Amino acid sequence: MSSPLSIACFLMKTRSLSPEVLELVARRFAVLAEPMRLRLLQSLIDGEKNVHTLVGLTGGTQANVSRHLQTLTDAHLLRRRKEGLQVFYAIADPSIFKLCELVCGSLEKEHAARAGVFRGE
Amino acid sequence: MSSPLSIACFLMKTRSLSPEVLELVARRFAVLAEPMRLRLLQSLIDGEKNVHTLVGLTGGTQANVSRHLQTLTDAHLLRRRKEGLQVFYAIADPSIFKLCELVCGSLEKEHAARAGVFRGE
DNA sequence: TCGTTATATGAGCATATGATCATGTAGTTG
DNA sequence: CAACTACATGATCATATGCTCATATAACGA
Repeated sequence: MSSPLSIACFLMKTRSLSPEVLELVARRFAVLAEPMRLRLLQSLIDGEKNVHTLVGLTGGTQANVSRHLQTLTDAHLLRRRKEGLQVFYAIADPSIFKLCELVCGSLEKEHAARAGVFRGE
Repeated sequence: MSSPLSIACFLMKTRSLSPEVLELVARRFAVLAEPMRLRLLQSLIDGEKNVHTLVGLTGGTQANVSRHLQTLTDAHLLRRRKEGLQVFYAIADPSIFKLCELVCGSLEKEHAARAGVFRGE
C-alpha cells in the first residue's frame, strides 16, 4: 500500500475516483474485452513478433489484426518497432497478464461446480 | 502456481486458451468496461446497498442503475438480496478490486510523466 | 381491494465497435 | 523507376450496447 499503485488504489478504496479516471479505467478494460486482442496478447507472451506471424497465429485477416494491434498500441499495451518492411509488436505492459490471471481464477472458481471448460473437457 | 488460479494461468502463459475461455475472459473485461458500473462497484465497497441508495450515489437514473446492476449480477460480480420492497446488492467477487488496482497502477505509471490526473491536480 | 413505494423491463433511438473489402503507403529489390 | 512485399487505413455494413421513457411487477399498508 505504498509503491506505484498506492494513490489510485487508495482513491479506489476510499473516496470516489474522478469521472476522468473512471473513464480511463473503463477504457483499459474495454481494450481487453475482445477475444482477438486477448489472443494477440497471448501470442506475444514469448516475445515480439511481426504482423505476418500474428496473422498466422491468430487466424485473423491482415486488416483486422492490424487494426487490433493499433488499438493495443494506442492503449500502450504494446510497443511497435519497425524494421525494414516489417513491424514487430511486443508486450509493453506485462501487468495485463496479472489481470488475465485474476479473471481466469475468478471465472474458474465461478464455474468450478459446472463443466470443466477450463480443462478442455 | 498451484492453487485455484493454476490451470487457467498455466494455459494463459503456455498453450492457447480455447476460444470459449477467451470469450469468457473478454466478457468479464467488458462488464468492467463501463464507468457507471465501476462507479456502482466502488459504491459497494463499504457494504451492501439498495437500489435507491445507489441511484443517489451514482447520480444515474433508476432504470439505468437497475440495468447495470443486473449486468453485474449476471456476471456474478454482485449478489442480490431481496428484503421486502427493497433489493440490496453487494460485492460477490472482491477480486475485481485487485483488477482495478492493477489497472490504476498501470495507468498511473503510464501517465506519470504527464498531468497529475490521479491526484486531482 | 386500492394505492403507494421500490425495482425491473420492454421498446426505441443513438452511438460505438468489429469485420471486411479495397486501396494507400512505405520500404526493398531488380 | 517499376514491381513487389509488409503493413496501415478509408469506407461500409452489421451488430452490440447504453440511455431514456413508459410501463410492468412485486411487496407493503390503509
